[in-house]
Amino acid sequence: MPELPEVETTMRLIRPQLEGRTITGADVSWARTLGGLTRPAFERAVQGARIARLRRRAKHIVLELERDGLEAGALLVHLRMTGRLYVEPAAAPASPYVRVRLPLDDGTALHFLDVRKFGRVLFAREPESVLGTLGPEPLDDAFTADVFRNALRRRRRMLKPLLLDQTFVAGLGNIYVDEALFLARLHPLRRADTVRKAQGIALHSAIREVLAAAIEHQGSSFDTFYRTPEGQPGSYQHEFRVYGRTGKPCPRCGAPVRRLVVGQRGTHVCLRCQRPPRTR
DNA sequence: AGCTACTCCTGGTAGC
DNA sequence: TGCTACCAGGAGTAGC
Repeated sequence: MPELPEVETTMRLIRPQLEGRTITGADVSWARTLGGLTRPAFERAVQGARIARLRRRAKHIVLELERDGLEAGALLVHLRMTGRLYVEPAAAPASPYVRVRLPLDDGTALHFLDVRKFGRVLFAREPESVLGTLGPEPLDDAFTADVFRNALRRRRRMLKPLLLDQTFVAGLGNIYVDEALFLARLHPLRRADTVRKAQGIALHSAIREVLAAAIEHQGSSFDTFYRTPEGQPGSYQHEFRVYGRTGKPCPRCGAPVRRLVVGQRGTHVCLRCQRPPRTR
């Protein structure tokens, strides 16, 4: 499932194809992708707009739009589970799973493809109205170990659902939370406010390490799902230590990796390396 | 505040 | 072979 590294990879690869292009229309085959805006309203919002800049915020790809050199809102693309975003020649036959297609002024078209229809392509006049509630970017310089430890100390939630909460820290999903908790030797059910200083520091660096390494590998691909926009799979799935490795040996101690369900999410742990908390 | 349950979706797979 | 039942899960929401 696309998380920060997959979204970052996608954004980097399509950015050169999109910056400076003008959107010439909008074909929408699944209206709910637009998140409430009607097809005509969406088309009016994007047609004729110039894509001035691409950036990533959390798991959103942000396309900043301009008209006559003035800000004109933004497209916020969220890939959720199975979304993909890529540019192809406009004449190329589109897959039936393409939910939104935006023809561009150079004969190409931006495609948003999404088998399960969870993904969104939102137009926002003011992008901060959507992005403003998100927590810190884990790879930013401002996200220091001290900042993170102070935030942990003020929360009583279990680490797994807390780290998945995009308002606490932005960009982590099920895979990288499991990997980061394993690296830091912390159990997913551990309460945030019981994490000791050294463990908080370890978790902070584990999060950054896992995300940075995954970006270097262009993300993770499996289940025929996520591909880079060029159709190439990422390779970080070969580096997984616990995620999806139920029953296989822990790379650190050899004990079998166990699968739990925490907050309705499949969760992978080594119970020897990640000591369960006393209380539930 | 923070928990659980439910919703949205569909391809893949297990079981028969 | 062909059917059914169930699973994966990010994020939003409701209810307690």
